Amino acid sequence: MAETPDSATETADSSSPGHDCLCPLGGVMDLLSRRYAMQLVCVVDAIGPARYGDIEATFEEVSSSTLSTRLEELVDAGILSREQYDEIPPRVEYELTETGEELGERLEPLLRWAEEIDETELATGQSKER
Amino acid sequence: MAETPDSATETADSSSPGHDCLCPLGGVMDLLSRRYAMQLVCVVDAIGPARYGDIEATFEEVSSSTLSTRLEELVDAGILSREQYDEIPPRVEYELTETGEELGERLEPLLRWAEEIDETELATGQSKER
DNA sequence: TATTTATACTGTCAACTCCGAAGTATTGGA
DNA sequence: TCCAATACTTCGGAGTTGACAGTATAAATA
Repeated sequence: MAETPDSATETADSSSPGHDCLCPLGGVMDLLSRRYAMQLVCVVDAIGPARYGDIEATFEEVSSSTLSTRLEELVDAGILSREQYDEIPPRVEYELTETGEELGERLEPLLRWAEEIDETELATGQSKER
Repeated sequence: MAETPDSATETADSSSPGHDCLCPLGGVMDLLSRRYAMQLVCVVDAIGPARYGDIEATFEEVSSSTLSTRLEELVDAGILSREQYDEIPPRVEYELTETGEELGERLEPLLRWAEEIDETELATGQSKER
C-alpha cells in the first residue's frame, strides 16, 4: 500500500481496464454494502442452520421486510442456502454455502475490529449515528 | 469459523451487555455499509495520499456529491485524514490514518475475494445488478 | 483588461432505494 | 370461533443517490 503517488505519467494503465486495483464496484460488494448484509452473514455463520425467526430475534433492530429482502439477496447470490420444509407451521432454514463460508472467513476480522473500534469510540465519547 | 458458541464461558472479560456475537450493528459497520465506502478506503490505501480529483477519476461511477459525502464521513470517523494546502488552485490530500490502515488490512482480503467471485459469476452468466 | 483554466468542492431537485408497521396465509389447538 | 405460530408481503413514507450547475481564487492567456 501507499505506492509512490507521483505516477501521474504512470505506466500505461489507462489502456486496459485490467486494473490491479482491488476495488470491485460490481456485484458482491454492492450487495454487502447494503445495511445489515455483512452482519447477517455473520450471524448465520455463528448460529449455523438458522430459522427465520431465530435470525429476526437476533436482529431486533432490523425489520422483517428488510431481513427478508437481505436473505433473498444473499440466497440469490449463492452465499446462503435456503431449505424449506413443508410443515405447518412452516419451517425454513438458512445456512452458509461454501462460498458463504469463504466470505465469513474474510468478514470475521473486519467485524471483530469494528466492534473494538466502536467500543473505544464510545468510550471517548465521539458519536456519529446514521 | 463457525466457532462453537459456547465460548461464552471464556475469560468473562467484558462487563458489557452480554453479546459475544461478533456482529456490531453500530457506528463503523453502518458507515462501511454505505455504497462505495469500502472501495473508497481501498483506493486511498492503494494510491496513497490522494487528491480529490484522483479519487473521482478512479470512481467514474460515483457522483461527486456522493464522493464528497463519503470522504467527509470517513474523515469524521477517523479513518481518513484530510490535509488542505492553501494554494490556488486548491489542493487537498486524503490519506489513511493509522486506524484506516488497520481497516484496510481487514478489507483487503474481502475485496480481493469479491473481485474473484464477481469474475467467476460473470463467467457463469449469473448476474445481479443493483 | 477580459477570459480561460484548474481544483475541490457545495446546492438543488428529482429519482431511486430502503425501511418498519401492519397485514397475509395456513392449520392445529382451546 | 378465536387464537397461536411461522415466514414472509405490502405499502407509504423516509432516507440516499446522481446529474447538473454553481462557487471561490489567482495565475496564465488573448
